[in-house]
Amino acid sequence: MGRQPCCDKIGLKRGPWTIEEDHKLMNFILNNGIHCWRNVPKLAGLLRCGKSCRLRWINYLRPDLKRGAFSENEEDQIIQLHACLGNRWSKIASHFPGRTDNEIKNHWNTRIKKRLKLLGLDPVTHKPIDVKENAEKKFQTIVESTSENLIESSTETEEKQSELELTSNKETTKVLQGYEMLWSGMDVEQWLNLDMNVSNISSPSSMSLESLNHSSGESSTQQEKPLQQWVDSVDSILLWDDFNHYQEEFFF
DNA sequence: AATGAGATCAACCGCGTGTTT
DNA sequence: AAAACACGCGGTTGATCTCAT
Repeated sequence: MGRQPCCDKIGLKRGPWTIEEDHKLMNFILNNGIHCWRNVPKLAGLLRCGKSCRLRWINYLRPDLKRGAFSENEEDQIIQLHACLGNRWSKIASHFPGRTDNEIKNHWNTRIKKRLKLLGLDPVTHKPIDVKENAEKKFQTIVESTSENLIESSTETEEKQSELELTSNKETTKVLQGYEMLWSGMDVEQWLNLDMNVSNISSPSSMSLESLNHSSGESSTQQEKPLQQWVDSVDSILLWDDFNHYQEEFFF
């Protein structure tokens, strides 16, 4: 026989987490660490499956999370990494301490994709979108709209097509120059070579109070009190906005 | 002020891989 | 060796928020 199942889904709570549930999970993990997600909900007194607890911890409750908007520099780095790694969000996230794969994935899908499209780049291939094809489409539209007005001469329409292609070629060159500038500013290869090291350092699923204390270089007894204060202070989501203050004081 | 569209993001789902029995 | 499972990952969904009309 194999392992026992992680959870039977009957009677388990789903949907958004309550503050009380967050408290329970945080208290449990900070006091006991994470050894087996399957046991976490049972031992923490939660009616959730282990998978859900893991996700909540990694994406929201982890003390080392960096919250707030992505900077333009971070976005540029994500774009570069995505060009090399594709949709391997966890790999990409490992280059951004305090950011989660889910966060980066969401940011990519909602903002960066649009930004790239505006730059005339395909978000999947990172190559310029075929502007000639676009020009032809535009041309087709013009032809269709002008076909109703047959008075216009065909030579005039051809001139329009040449004009469109010329314009789109200029746009492409501009975009490519910008993209080249972006890439030349960073040593991606060297960055990617650090991949393994970075991944080893930031392993959010295998942390404990003990490891947090060790990483800060202070004894656990010195840490316990403020840590508990921190846990107790999380009474609403809004309080997380002030988290950086606690982070500096307790963990790093 | 009401409403609809678009944007955002937390959470779920299903699958692949590695681990345990 | 094979079955059964946990874990982690990427894709997707849907609730909520924001903004324009």
